Amino acid sequence: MSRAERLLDLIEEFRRRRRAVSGRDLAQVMGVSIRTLYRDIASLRALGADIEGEAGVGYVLRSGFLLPPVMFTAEEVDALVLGALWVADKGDALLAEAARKAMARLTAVMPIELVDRVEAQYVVVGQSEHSDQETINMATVRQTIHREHKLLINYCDAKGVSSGRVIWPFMLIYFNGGRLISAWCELRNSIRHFRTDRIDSLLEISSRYPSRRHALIKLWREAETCANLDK
Amino acid sequence: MSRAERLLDLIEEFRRRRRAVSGRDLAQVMGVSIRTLYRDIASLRALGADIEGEAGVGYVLRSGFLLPPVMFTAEEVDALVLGALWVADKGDALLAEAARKAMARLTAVMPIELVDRVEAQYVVVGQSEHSDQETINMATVRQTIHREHKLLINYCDAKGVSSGRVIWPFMLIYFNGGRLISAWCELRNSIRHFRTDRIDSLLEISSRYPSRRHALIKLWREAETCANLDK
DNA sequence: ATGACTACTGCCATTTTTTGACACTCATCT
DNA sequence: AGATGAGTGTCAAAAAATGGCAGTAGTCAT
Repeated sequence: MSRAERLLDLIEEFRRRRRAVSGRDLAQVMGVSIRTLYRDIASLRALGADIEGEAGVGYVLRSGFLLPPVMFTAEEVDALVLGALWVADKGDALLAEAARKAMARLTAVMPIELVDRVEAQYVVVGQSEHSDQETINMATVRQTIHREHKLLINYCDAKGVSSGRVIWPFMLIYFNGGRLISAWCELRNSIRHFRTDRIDSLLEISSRYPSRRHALIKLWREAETCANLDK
Repeated sequence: MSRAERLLDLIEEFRRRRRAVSGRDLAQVMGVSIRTLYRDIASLRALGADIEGEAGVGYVLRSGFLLPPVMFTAEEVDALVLGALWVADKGDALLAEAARKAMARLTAVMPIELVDRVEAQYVVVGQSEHSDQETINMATVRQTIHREHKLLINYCDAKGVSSGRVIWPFMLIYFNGGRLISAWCELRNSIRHFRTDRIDSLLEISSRYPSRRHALIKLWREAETCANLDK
């Protein structure tokens, strides 16, 4: 086994492990001495790999490095393209832009034949009802969801009456016609949905909501399942 | 410069060039002799790179090999997830499956933090009208489109009357409620749309249609633009 | 504080690999 | 036929890699 091959195998081993792994373990797997293993790590670092090592803990490969190519089938490419087209059309402005960028990134690492498939533009999203555009910054909403923070919104209901609400947002629902924020509402003491185009303004509260996001999602899914069974 | 580093630089050079490049050029760029360059090529091939070399022409890296990681932002991941969810829900059965598989492939090469983002399942596609499921094999339709072949379909119109049609399919349109094939229809001598759930059966004709697919798409887009301007 | 477990570096003799130069073969295109 | 290229084997010299050893330093549990 050449050294180059061994270095690539070592990267693969890091990727397989995911958790911290000791130098001794790696040396054994690779069939080399611990001294050589340390040198291999140093070489990979010199090549740009972000490998973190902590005494008493072990090594972990922090971010992606020299990946095998993702070999999509043509149909998988079609699916990604179609999905991105839908998000670009029906998502909020920031997410729409993100979809375009994501496809550009993927296209950049594809072989030519698959690039041709992307550029053929033969899968299309059909036209549908007008999508109501919100004025709020959806990136703030996403961030608030991920930090599990409370959100203060100025909400305008169907009758045009504005009210301030403190909510715990945990999910976003995308329709052809617009977007909803699913949240626990402190005013109503239950899960409520808020149309993003009816939110005049919002403010992230730097206070973590007492329930966990995944638990609220689970609660929501159970309520949806009951609602569907009732039909 | 270590040899491992040089091999990686050589891969990068191949990726940069895209066209065939001679061994002599590469040797000069890498600062090594032509003999060493040949050995480096052999080493890369041993590592799995698909490098094609032709006397009088030069070298070309055929397919992807050891790519830099695709560094998606969190929002780009959200966009891909949401798109895949839509296709999984509203696409034909094969394309839905392809969406799931594509996301699995992408997830496998993502850093942990982004995998967490995928698994959070906090972006959701809202429920909408029932999607009419076709019985035909949509992979055959896609293949026919790409080969620019004619397609024989047994079509059932809105009144329930069946008729055989020879069409030149060039595009697929996906709605929440179903799918359409856009095609030039030999019977009507113009572009028509066919609901996939009304096609009883189909047969690819191994005969290339006389127009080019991209020209038909262009024609279709121009007609759609005129239709939109008339509103 | 101590011990176990770990990452890390320098040094050295020995082994292994790599290099460039040279000579040669073969394929494709004009 | 000639030009342009890919490709392989051999060799002496140079460079790189290896494992063992000795040492430094950090984290965690007792």
